[in-house]
Amino acid sequence: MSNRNDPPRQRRGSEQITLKQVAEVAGVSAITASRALNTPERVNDATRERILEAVERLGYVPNLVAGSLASSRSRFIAVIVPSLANAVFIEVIHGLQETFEAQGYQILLGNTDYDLQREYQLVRTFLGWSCSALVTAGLRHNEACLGLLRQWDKPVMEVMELGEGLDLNVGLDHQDAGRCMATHLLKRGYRSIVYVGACMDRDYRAAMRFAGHRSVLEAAGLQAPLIELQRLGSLDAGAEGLDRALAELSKVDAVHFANDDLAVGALLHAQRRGLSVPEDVAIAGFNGLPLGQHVTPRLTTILSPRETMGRLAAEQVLRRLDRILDHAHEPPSQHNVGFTLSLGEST
Amino acid sequence: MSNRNDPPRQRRGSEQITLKQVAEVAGVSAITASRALNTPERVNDATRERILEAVERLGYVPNLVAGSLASSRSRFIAVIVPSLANAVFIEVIHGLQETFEAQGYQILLGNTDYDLQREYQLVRTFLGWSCSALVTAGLRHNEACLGLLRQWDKPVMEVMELGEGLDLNVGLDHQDAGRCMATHLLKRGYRSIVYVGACMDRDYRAAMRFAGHRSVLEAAGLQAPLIELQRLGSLDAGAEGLDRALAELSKVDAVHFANDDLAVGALLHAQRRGLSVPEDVAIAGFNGLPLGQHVTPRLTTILSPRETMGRLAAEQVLRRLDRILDHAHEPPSQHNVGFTLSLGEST
DNA sequence: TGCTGTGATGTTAGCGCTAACATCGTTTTA
DNA sequence: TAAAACGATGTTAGCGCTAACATCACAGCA
Repeated sequence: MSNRNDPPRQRRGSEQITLKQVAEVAGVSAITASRALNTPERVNDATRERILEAVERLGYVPNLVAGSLASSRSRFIAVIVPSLANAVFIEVIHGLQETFEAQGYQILLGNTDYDLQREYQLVRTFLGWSCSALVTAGLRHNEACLGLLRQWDKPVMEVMELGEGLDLNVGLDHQDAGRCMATHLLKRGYRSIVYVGACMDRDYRAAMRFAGHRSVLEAAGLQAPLIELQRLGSLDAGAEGLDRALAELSKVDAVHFANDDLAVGALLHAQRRGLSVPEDVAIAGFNGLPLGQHVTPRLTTILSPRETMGRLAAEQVLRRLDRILDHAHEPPSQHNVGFTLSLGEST
Repeated sequence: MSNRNDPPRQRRGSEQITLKQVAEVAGVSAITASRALNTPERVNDATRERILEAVERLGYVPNLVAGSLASSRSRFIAVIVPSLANAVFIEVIHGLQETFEAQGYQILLGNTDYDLQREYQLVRTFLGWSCSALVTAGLRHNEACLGLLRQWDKPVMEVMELGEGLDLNVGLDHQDAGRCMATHLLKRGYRSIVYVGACMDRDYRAAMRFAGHRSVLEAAGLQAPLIELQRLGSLDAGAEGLDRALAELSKVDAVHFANDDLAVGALLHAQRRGLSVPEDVAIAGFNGLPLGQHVTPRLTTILSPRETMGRLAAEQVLRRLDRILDHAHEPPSQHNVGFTLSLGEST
């Protein structure tokens, strides 16, 4: 049994300045100091000034971990993307980051490398950080992950693709995008059109675009051959894709690539091979990366509003977070950001 | 005064499963459950199994916020970069992320947009999260930031450039890189060489490369004209840079760009303008982005080991963290990752 | 036999902060 | 003029977890 006369246990803690010390210096209680920093309007001007002065003088840095535990909410937003190698996700993250940081939220970034099991683990970790909301790329998750997210009571935003999701959704219709480009190619008079994708089992949105592409070609009574590369999209892979398309199939007149990285890689490779685009072979992409507009001929592609998608997603989440404070309930929502066919001279 | 017979206050908390509940189900105390999850080797096999079963059954997700507060350390690594738009930083981040995540650390990513005041604020926030270490791009910080970091007792890693830093340092010598390219251009016989940079007051590493470049040209008795663009590096900016270099200066025979984005932008623009590279004008870059090897002619550039730099930086930080556990003290260190001159046909 | 060491588990007391409720003087309202 | 409302601040009790110390059974040893 411990006795009240026992010496106190050895302290741990990080020997940092605490709010209590700030409060002492300012001659107020800890809670008033807390209020001065978090809800300044609830504190008398003179008092607040004294407290802020003490903060400055002591070099106080708030312990956000303690604050989050006490209030059971952090100002974290979990963001989960399948890859950092792809400029597309970087731009979405950028849009998210700008919008969230302006409101004092910090992004917790996770990278799944296109692995749903990894996604589940990231979600678990992130929930453990009491995130205020979670943004994830895509509508596909494994069962364990779905289970966690369904019973979680904070906003979940699924971006990149459009559809029935868990809660909030901002994206575009990839099948439609595939149809759009295929229709364009047909209208231009191409008849022997190959689709080239990379790791489409993982990048399933590319597979959705192919599905749209195929439906249009088949409706026109044409075949829709597919070449699938065993590595993720890159300029190199695009070069390989073009070579294979031309080698494995006869009289190909157009290649529809799953993304701009592949398409530009192919276009530059065509230059090296001395093929003229689009006379010898037409090339189309998807995403609308700036690079595609700098090559000659300019790439025909589908422009997706990536940064806008990020910004919009963040805004929707922020609005939802406000509503939660008001104890209002909101239904799930979907928002189609659409896309634009960007015509270059490559088709 | 409150009385011991008063009803208990209303609970807050997030109604999540807690470790205590897991422990109850498993018939042990909370600390044993904690040990089963964090230091499994200190718990009897049978007991541990019972606990893990309870974790599974209840769908327990550890509250990392509480854990961090109690132990006054999180498994966060703060990573601060000046931009996400630049592929260079993305690759460094990738290297860091892979290495840290493998050891169970989570990256907290901050973006300063090349603003040192913003860096200070991010550092403040991140210290508030009890990060285990901090990785930041560059050796320049403002006074407030330096003050915070100097009195902080955890590893600080400065990457990208080489030099006397706060603690750990992994990078390359940018002046040397500038000298290397200038020497190469001279050796090739170019005599009227322009340097084109973008926002070099912010991207001061580009300014360091220019300093190296200039020293070589001046030592050879040549002028070292500089054109500075008012926007950050991009393909567009590179095109503008080339136009201005050719318009504002007479008989330019080579342009040394501050980075590959600019250089490739210029190279593609030269194609559009019908200029032949390197006959009409030679073009050189810095970074060694894959794109530079796909254009025709291939770009002469300086290859910096970006992902390696990230991985190496992470490894050094991890080693230091291990040593701290052993209460060993380590001196500051510097590590030069070097660079390679990558010869294309553009010079 | 008693002593020490060891492995497994438990008890206690916080980590630093904030939600909930309490207090009190002043102002507004019926 | 009493009652209610309000604004500013304080008191108390945790948030969920883990460090430090405590306990206990049992093994090893002289």
